[in-house]
Amino acid sequence: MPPTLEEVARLAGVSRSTVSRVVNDQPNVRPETKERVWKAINQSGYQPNVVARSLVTNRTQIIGMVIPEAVTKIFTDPFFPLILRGATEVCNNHHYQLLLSLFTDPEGQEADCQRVLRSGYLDGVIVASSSLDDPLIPDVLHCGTPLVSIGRHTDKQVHYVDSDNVGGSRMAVEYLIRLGHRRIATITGRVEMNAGQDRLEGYQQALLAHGLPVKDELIAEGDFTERSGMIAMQRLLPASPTAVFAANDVMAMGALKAIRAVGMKVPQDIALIGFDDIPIASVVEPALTTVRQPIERMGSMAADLLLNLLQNASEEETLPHRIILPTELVIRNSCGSTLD
Amino acid sequence: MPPTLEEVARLAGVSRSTVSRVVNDQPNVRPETKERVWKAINQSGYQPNVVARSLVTNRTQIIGMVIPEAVTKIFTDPFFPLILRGATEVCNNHHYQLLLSLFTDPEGQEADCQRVLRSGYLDGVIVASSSLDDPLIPDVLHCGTPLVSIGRHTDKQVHYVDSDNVGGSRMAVEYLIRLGHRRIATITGRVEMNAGQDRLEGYQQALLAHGLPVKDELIAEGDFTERSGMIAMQRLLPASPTAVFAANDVMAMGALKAIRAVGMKVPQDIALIGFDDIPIASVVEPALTTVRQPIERMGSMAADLLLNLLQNASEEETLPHRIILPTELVIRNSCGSTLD
DNA sequence: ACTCTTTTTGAGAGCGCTCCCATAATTTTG
DNA sequence: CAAAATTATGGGAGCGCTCTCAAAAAGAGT
Repeated sequence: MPPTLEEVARLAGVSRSTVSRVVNDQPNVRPETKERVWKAINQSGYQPNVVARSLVTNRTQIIGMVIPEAVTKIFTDPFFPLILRGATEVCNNHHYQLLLSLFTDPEGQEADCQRVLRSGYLDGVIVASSSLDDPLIPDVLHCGTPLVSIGRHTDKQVHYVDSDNVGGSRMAVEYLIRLGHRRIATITGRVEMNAGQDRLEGYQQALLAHGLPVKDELIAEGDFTERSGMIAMQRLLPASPTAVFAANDVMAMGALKAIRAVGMKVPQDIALIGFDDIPIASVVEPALTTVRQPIERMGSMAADLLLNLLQNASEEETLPHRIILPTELVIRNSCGSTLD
Repeated sequence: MPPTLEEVARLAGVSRSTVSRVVNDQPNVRPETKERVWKAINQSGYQPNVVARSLVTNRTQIIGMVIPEAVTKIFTDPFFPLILRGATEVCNNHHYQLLLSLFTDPEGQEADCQRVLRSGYLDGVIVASSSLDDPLIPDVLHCGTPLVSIGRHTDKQVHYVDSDNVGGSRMAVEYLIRLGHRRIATITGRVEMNAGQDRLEGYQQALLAHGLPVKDELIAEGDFTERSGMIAMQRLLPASPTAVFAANDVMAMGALKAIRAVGMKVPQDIALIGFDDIPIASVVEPALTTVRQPIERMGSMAADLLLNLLQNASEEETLPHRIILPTELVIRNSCGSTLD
């Protein structure tokens, strides 16, 4: 049984209240008293019971990271661990804890999420939102729990952090155009997911801006998995594109397989460009040209933003914060010679 | 302000205690009373405040997942997300929550860990232990918090789940021997980590069992990162091995790079085998022969074991459970022709 | 009907903490 | 040096719940 405030108080010959003041670093404690109390604290190995504290303060110092089922699926790419790493870093620095709510099953995910939210354990929530109309988000809002979404969201009141998916894709496709390609295909992500949608949008913008037609036969939908990339590429091949923009690196890998399967070569026969810059992108042969997004920073900024929100919860009606982080083109070998 | 027990009680015209009994599904409540109470609960949208409950029951229904700094480093491989997925699955099913303690910084990780442990928020802890002498483990034990380690540990009282690293490596190297290789090199993981140590052990056992010498020039130490794999391979090349066993797939990728850099080919000039069977292993060219370990199951078994421990905490002195999960050889193309 | 048992219900204490307010100690001031 | 202002300390209430125990209600047995 760990020591309580009361016990420390007895040990130091003061009252519970005084010990509490010392522990919470409040003013109006005589230096010598403070010292005596600290000695008692160290001697007894006292550690505040955060549960009891939470009951009265109504703050747990825990924030939730909600990962919907759809995201869990694309789990094996490093997106998710990097988000977590960014977020935990910030939490550690602020003495907050991160509670992970991973859903692997679309059934019951809303109920489970509600349970966690309303249980009172969470001061706030980060949702690694996937789809624009993710039902989890209105749920969270409805509970009144402060919320930050990773990935933009249509709801006007949602604070979010996202990377510049449209700009990044546009940059990628414009690069292909500058290399002289005219028949540029794309493998999209799931279009219900905002990243899927936005990356398609960027592709279209780039073509339009350069007077190129947007043709259906050059657009194939994937779902961010490698297998879907391969299948999409197979559908694309009859349209004989000279370049392909895949909405993520994992699908680009799949596309590569499909291209090779018909005896064609990257970049000689088809140029290939991905999105994300996952670690394998640089290892694979040919090394993949891709668009890098600052995933870890998205995690840390989301946590930062949420913690800020919690701090100033009562201050005033703060406007929703929308943070869009820039992306960066990483040129390797999968598109052939660089421009020079 | 969410409704409290008392409010529901008033609404249902019964006492707090009765509502509590209904909520916790305790016996000795008249069916009609129960019904009336449920109606009040639903009407008011009552949800128990778990913090208050925890204060009295001394149980939070939260378990911690502690990931030491050393593991965070090798973060981009899917080991970690899969462990988490396995553990959360079990937690979800048992209405437990998972608190993630990720450490990115060796400084202060012990202090932080202590803080979390002793704060009273955790019913138990899973440590994704890396090194055999991980200081975090004795710390946790010392706090009296129920503990399960992922990765074996020397301390006699530690419950753990691990995969059969020795057996798996041995299987890999024996496979190379059967293919006719005699100069088999290895790229080890960090030898302070038990996986690093055990995989080296398996390598040595296989050689010895087949009367082959264990030569220092054929052993290069890596740290599980791709870069270290590349560097280790460069050191190994002068010893002209005909086959290389890398202690994980990521380092095998690095080794592949180094081999190609000097104009040699896998598997023609050098056979290459990895460990883990991460998703890229099957995508890369040539597809990597490797040893598969059931990572997700390690996570779920660890959670299962811990939850069991919590259930039977007071029952009796249970012996430490040691669970070793089997590994499996996945033969692809990086070792050349298969035996037939 | 009355007693004895069993089931159902309610009241009170208390988990360990913070916060408010009253009192005690100290310092400042006229 | 007494009175006022300030600072330091202690005691009580209460956060929302569970749990024990006693009282009330219902059922059983004669």
